[in-house]
Amino acid sequence: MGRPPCCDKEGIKKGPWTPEEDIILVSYVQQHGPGNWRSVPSNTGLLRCSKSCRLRWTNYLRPGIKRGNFTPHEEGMIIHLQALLGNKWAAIASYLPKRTDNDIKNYWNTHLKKKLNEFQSAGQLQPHMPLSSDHIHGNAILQGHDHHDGSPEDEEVAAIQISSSTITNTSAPRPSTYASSTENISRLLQGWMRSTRSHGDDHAFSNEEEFNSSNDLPFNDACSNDGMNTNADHAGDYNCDDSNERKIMLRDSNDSSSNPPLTFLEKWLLDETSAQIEETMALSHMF
DNA sequence: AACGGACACAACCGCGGACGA
DNA sequence: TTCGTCCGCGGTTGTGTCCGT
Repeated sequence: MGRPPCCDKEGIKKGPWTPEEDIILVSYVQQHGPGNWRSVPSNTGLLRCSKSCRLRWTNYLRPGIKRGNFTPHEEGMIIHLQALLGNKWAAIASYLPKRTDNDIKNYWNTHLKKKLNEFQSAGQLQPHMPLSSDHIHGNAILQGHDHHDGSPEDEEVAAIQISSSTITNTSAPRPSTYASSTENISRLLQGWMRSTRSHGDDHAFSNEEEFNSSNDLPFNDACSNDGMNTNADHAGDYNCDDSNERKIMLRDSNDSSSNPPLTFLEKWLLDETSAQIEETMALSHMF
């Protein structure tokens, strides 16, 4: 059955989004909630395909997104999770509040992968320890995350070292253009929210937290927490789409005979490992 | 100052899964 | 069960900016 092409219609705009388009999209999502992307272009008049609208929302306009300046903790988690899960960026993103899969993917491709390659080529990682192999972390870590032999070749240590070297190479933020400026979006949204509130719009919010947490949001209604999100800090950062994805991922994970439930991993990654990483990071700065 | 390669990141593309008719 | 549609994911590309020569 051939799939109908999505974005090859005449008059469909491509390329960077303009502030006006962003405002239109945010306004629409706030009123109707994320989802039903197919109807977004026709209902808003945006000359964008549905996928483009969804991508713009999930990767850029969605409230609560944090951009740039990955913390050492986040770097360590990405490295761990990439080794654990492979290039499952959406799954990795579910463990990094406020980060999008696209952001993580880009960061991995542009920063972390390069560092890992340099490390491997420098012989600091053994050739028989492919970083993306499931069995490394899938066994060594999952069967007991404290099961380290303490050798300098330990891949986790290497990952942390890489993370550390990345931090030291972190360059100053680029001058912002529109497409990469969160501040611009924030200003746009704040201005728009003020204008809608002044008109008595019940769906206008004074700040991001209110936007996130408000029960007035349509998509919150269809997105009740079923208890799968055990980490409250995480749960509050995800909209309906994310929660559903997390449920799916957790279900898939539970189906796996080789992996423990991700709730366990979640707890471990967020608590103990992060502490270990940060401790090791602190130590690594001493050398 | 001009140029070109490197880099970073937003956005696009194509595929596959989920779901309803 | 099959088909059609929608959505999400991962890989890739396009483009703007930086930086060295």
